[in-house]
Amino acid sequence: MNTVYATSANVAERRLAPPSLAISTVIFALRPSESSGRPTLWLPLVRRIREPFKDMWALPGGPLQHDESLQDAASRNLRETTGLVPQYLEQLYAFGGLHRSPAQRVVSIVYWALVQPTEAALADESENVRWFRADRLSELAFDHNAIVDYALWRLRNKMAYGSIAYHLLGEFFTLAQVREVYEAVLDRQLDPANFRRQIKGTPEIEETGEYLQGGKHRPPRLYRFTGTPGLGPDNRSTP
Amino acid sequence: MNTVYATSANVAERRLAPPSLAISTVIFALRPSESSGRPTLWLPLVRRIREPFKDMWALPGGPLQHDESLQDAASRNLRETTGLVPQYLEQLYAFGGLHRSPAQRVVSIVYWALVQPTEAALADESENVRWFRADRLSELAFDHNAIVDYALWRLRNKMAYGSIAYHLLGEFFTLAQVREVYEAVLDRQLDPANFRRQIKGTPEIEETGEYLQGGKHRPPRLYRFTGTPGLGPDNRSTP
DNA sequence: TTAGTTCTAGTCATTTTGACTATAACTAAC
DNA sequence: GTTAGTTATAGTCAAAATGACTAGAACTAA
Repeated sequence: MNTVYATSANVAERRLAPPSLAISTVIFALRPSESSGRPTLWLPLVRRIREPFKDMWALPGGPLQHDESLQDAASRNLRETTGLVPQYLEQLYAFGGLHRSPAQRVVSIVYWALVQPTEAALADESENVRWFRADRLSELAFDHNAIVDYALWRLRNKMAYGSIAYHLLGEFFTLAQVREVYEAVLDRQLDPANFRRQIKGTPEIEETGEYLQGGKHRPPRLYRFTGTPGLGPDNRSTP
Repeated sequence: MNTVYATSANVAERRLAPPSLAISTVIFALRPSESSGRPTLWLPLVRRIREPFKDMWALPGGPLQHDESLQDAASRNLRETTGLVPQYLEQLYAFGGLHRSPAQRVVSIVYWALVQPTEAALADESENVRWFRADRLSELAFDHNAIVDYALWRLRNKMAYGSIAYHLLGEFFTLAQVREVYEAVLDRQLDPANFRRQIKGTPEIEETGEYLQGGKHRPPRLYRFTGTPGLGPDNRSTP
């Protein structure tokens, strides 16, 4: 009964049906560039196994189930397709143009996630799930190129302001690693000394007694991020 | 056929039906405070004429029609309920909690608009449409208090950064008027001299040869805003 | 032991910010 | 018509933030 639109309706009926609601997610993680080895932004895409856009790459997503919140739907879908459970997940935008999908009208509420490198390394990769460099995508299904571009724009904005870079890193990190994240996302070099002064000015960054060993030079001190994601009306700060 | 969920279905059927999609809008405009006379933020609300939340005040909104984009739906609904055609309209957030509406599950994509005082003065006001001070709202229908709070938070954020204040003013304005907007939204006093220095540093503010006459003191110069709204993936900058 | 590398602290000139002063230009009261 | 009152506007000055740069510390590799 409630699946009539999805299965048996013809095109004319679908045109009059209420728009269907889908949830998609843009997932960012850092991976070393193949060429330079420096960290760059990557994201997982899934290959479409049916029309429309069969065999093209697309953002992970699916329909909203009736017993889950938008955030939960994004989280679940993310886990099912990539195995990831990101600590940072935020609503990006609702895309509802008329011709996003050829036959039926689809409104997509898109979330974006940041995952740590250790998590990203564990992510499932298969014939139909693969990671791509965020700045070198080929043509994706639907309007997903535009969505990724918008997510990148938002990421850069947030980066210039708030303390979001740490969600792309593990629990402990060096100040040089933080700087590399900024450099990867903002795509420009930053002065190490001045950057360090900035970061050390923010109270959410805590010095640990540990040092990162194993480098070919002086071992840098490890730091820890003590702030909260805290944003949007869904993720209330949980004290 | 496609109205089965809206009209004839019983509660059990609605629980399993796909969530319905609605568009709502938070509309901000400046009006003089009744007490101090200084400009403060107001917004129009509509009285609900049916259950749920019958007779309570709510944000203007309605269902999404199948032949209009999200932005168009917000714009149309806004015009129909209040007669307003705002020049600034942006997506705020998609609210999709499970129990926002008692019977049926509703996902609301909420927009927010800024209108100029001249427009706001022309807005329809009636038994079922009335303006309220944004910071002194009583209990609204659904989760609309939380939505307004979030819109206020976003407005303050944007204000601290970008050039959004001008959309609450007319085409010509004095620097003192701009400062009053900032003071109203941020809720704190600003030094007139320093504020003027800041504003004059932004290239989007253009001096006109005109002066505002009729005050009880030295007539201030009038300025004009030459920037674009330009934000979000829907409103592409139109060169 | 030395060269090479990054980490880290610090200097210094420039720019930005916040608090404040002073003058200009108008109206209203006298 | 003079003066008091008010806001507009320009400017000063110290404090804070920023950008470019120097130099020593602490490690590895040769």
